Amino acid sequence: MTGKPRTNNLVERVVTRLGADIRGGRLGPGARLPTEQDLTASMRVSRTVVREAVAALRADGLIVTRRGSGAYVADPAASPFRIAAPRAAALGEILDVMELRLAVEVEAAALAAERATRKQIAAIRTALRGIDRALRGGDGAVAEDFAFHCAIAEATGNRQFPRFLAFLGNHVIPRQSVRLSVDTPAERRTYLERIQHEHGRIVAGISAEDPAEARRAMHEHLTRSLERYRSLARRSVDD
Amino acid sequence: MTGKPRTNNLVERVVTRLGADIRGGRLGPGARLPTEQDLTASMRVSRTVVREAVAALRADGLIVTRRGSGAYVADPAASPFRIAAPRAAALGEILDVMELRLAVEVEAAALAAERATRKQIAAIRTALRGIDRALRGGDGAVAEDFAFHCAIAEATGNRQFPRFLAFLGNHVIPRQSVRLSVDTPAERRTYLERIQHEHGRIVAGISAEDPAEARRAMHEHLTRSLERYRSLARRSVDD
DNA sequence: CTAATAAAGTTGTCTGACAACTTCTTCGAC
DNA sequence: GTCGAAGAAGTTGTCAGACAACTTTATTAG
Repeated sequence: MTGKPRTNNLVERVVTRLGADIRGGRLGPGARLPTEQDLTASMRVSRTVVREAVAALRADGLIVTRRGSGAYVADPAASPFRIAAPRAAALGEILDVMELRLAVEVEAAALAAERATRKQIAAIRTALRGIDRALRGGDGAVAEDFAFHCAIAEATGNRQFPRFLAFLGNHVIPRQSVRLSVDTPAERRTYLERIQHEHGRIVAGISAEDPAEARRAMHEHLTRSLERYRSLARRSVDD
Repeated sequence: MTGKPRTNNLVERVVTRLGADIRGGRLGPGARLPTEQDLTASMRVSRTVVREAVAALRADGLIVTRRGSGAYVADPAASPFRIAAPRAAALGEILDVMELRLAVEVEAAALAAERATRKQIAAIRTALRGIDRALRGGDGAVAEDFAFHCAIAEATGNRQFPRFLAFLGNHVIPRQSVRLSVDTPAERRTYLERIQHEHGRIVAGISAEDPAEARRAMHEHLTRSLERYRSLARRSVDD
């Protein structure tokens, strides 16, 4: 099974080998990797190659290195999702990613309706009240809105959902999420109230353990949000 | 703005700098990076450091290197999504990721129903026939099944969907996807026929431009698939 | 037994060199 | 003048050795 190397690139070979050891579970989280010296000996390559391979694995979040100590397998929880941050942030690209987010969140709402514990539902309600409070304070409630969606993702019981959302929240929706394109205070107020109404409907669906309703509510909520972005995109492409 | 280095790690500094140039759009796709020699000079570090930084960026999919030619900014389309492949492949983790996949694919089906061009629908139909052909040949049709789902993702017109799927397809469903836990030929035949029937219903929904039906069909299809995995997981945790 | 010190081990960085490959330049044949 | 081949220059890939910075372990004095 050793076979001929498929690639001429030595670094890649080392990366493949070490990566397989880690992903395959032969090296568990926290385990210490062989020293660079051992690797140069066992794989018959120079230390340069080993170090570049280590640099690559570190970039992938698979390992961490500690000077004077060694290289260790990183905690899997630390880097589950890695989405290359949208580059040069073309607005169209962002919209595409948001659509993906919609897909995930809609299903998250349904799963939350099926599986949420009492505690998780309480957390969602708390997040909803947090938005209320921020709105009353005249704030945009961007962070609170995000926390609300995260609470729902948590309630799926599937850790991949909150991870996915956490990443997107940090990278694709950095500046604005709720407040947008609404100018007059009256308009703004109406707008925010409707958002909260939508949020309430989502929570109701989840609380009632009604996946279909939760799904529908979340879908409408995010579709409207996306539509607002889209119209904004058509009007002006500012930054 | 030069300031003191925030980190003692030289490699990280170079990675941050180059990464910012790329993500910030100062270096567009296909653009050639400065040579290693230039970088050692301009950043005042050894070639070792530069090379490790380059290795890291390459691991992140931001650049590609060509021996004798130089390093170039990678096409963003090539590596948008990077999900650390499920490590040590805990079956539960795989199920979680599959659930995420379900979320994405369900919405993909709906979007495809809304937006698919005639050509894209034809491609989906071709993929479906491809499964048929493979099944008649007594094959498991794993690759063909995956191609079918990819065709639907393509038909969303949103490039993020096929990318997401392409990644998951390569890393989380490597060995098996359709054939599973069915033993007797008769059982197997019935099972595969039902799968194809489900596929047909999805295609019908998309062709009819009926997002709701496409969504429903895809949801049922993947839910059943997931359920089979789940029961398999309960029974035996082999590898 | 404890704490300070020394020693060994490990990663981080630098330097120099050569091989392998690509790209550009030059020059000759036609 | 055009085309093609040979050569030169430039660039990445790999190797080797060395020292610095830091961590861990072992040793020793109290």
